[in-house]
Amino acid sequence: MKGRSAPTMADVAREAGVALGTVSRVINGEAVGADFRQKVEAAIERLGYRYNATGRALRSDRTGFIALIIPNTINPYFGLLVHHINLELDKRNYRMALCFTEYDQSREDEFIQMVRQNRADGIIALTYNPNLVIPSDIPFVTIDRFFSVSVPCVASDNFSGGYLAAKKLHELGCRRVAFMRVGSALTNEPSKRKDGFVSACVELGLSFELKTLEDGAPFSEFERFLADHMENGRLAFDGLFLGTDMLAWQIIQSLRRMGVRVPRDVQVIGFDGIRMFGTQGYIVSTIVQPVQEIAEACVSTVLSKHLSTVPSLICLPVSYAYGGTTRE
Amino acid sequence: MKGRSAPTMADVAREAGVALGTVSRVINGEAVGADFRQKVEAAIERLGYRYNATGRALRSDRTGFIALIIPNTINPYFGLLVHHINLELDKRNYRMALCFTEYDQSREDEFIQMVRQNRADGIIALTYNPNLVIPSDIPFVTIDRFFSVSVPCVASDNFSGGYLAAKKLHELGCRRVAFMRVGSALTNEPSKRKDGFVSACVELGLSFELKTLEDGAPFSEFERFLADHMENGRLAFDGLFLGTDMLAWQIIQSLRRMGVRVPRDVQVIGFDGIRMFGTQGYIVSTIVQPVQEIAEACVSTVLSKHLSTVPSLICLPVSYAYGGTTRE
DNA sequence: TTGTATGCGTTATCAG
DNA sequence: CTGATAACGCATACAA
Repeated sequence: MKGRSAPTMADVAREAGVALGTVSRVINGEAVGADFRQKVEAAIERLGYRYNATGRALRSDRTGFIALIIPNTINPYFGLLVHHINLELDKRNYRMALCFTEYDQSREDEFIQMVRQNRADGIIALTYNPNLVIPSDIPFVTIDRFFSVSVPCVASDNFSGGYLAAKKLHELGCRRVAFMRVGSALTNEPSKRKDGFVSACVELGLSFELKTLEDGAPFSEFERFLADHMENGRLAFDGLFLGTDMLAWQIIQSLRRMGVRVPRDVQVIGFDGIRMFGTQGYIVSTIVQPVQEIAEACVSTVLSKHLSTVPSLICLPVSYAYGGTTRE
Repeated sequence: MKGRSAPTMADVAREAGVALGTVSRVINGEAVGADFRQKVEAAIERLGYRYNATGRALRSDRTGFIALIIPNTINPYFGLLVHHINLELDKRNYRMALCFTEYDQSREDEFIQMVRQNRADGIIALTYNPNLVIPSDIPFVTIDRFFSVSVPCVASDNFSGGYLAAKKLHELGCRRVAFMRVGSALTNEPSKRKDGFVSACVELGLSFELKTLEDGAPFSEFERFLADHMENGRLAFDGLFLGTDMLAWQIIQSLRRMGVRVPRDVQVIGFDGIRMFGTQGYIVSTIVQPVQEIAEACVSTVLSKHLSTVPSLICLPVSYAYGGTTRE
């Protein structure tokens, strides 16, 4: 141990009076004679040795880091996801490198290069980039976005979520409902929310309308849509299903401004399961995504030894939760 | 370049017909003859070479990673902080390793060991552990928690924040106010919010009371405090200042249940500056922490070459924002 | 089982 | 200014 820098394996070997390789084997839990092991462990203890992760990474080509690529951590749903994924990684003794895309596609591409340069052991990505180039030399898992059968995708059961929302509104007495969402027409997972919703409406004989806003469109288009469906001061719908809790919350603000009462005049269901401050009550009545399970699935998939045997789409069950914007 | 693994400096050197060291010098922007530089850059381009961060880290003892130790990313304030810190790091070409303590002190200690083992270039920590052992061999910056003059602390101007809250309540017509917070009596930064509040009240001749809950105490103690200050169906206070926006929000729920109207009967100001979904309106009227500036200060401090010349406490200005729980 | 020696990809030192 | 070569700390194939 030269100077004041951290002790190295060589220092431990010298201290214990054994060979360098023996120390390495003890560290890695390989077969070592009991007396040797004891000597090494004692030396480790005395020196306060901890292996140098950089040296190990260079030699073994495993860094113990997983990169998480996600738009941000400001949206509470993303915050929740980041949190649970990190905890799952932590359980398995992996570290997380965080990359925020801010919905910028060029940043996503650059992150992938950066992550490969840093030799992360895997990537978990929640991306809106349809033409993302997915590296084939590093385990890659996506959230809510299906690319191809060779890229595992973890998502909640969006179809059932939409179905459940329509069914719930029907149960709660709604007769004419609408689904509103923002987002491109790409067949990514969340668009299945609409499919499930429509499917249930048809099945139940529930009258419905759909309103989708293209990505760049202003929010006011939603308000116009609602205004166009006012009939002598009353909204033509008595039930609304929104693509996200955030959209639901925004729409509710608009409705209140228009003098429409929630849930009295119109019942509203969102999607995601956002709680106030993450721990208090639900912000709106909602279809709850199983974030914990999604996180677990992402992590165990990306760390899976045999990616080839992993299912290409993992679909997790959702549930309904009351949040004050429906009748109880 | 053997097999299909990524090209190395040696590959680039061979391709360009120069020595290994020359490639390294080009990569690192050191002085290299124009013709040599060109040959190397062409070879890099052809091979799609990117330096291996692990090799560089081992040799140079700089990983380009900064660890952020924080309770979680579920609380929106933390989510905001994580976000801005990451963006600041990104600007400077650093990566972020995230560690969630979940308020568990043993996890905090373990993270510090882990981070040192991974040779992070610095640590930014938001911790509630009073006896955290701070490593002296790695740049360390704390948020909202002062340890000693040798450990730089970045905080918002909590005293002024408290002062501002009291002044604002006074301006808005309050005659009898109270401050409520939860947290230990440790003289950490946030406790200055109380000091500033008290200072302004005294100065303005504003009648005030204080209520602090110990860390483990149940929330119901706050409700009892309020109930004890009801006088024939009316709250004795017409203004409340709460230690955090979350507490403010919770108290408002309680008040509503008690039939007290906000802001009509009592005006409420929180602290932090939480917005709905991070981008919408403020959840309550509040003293806004300058998160962006806090992040910038943390990052530039932890990356500062001469930690010894850095101030031990960096205090950033706060502001008031209307959020519907005060009169306009 | 244990010791020895090599190399992972890079930076840095030292001659030329 | 450029080339050759030695570390950095560790894992591992190979020799004993």
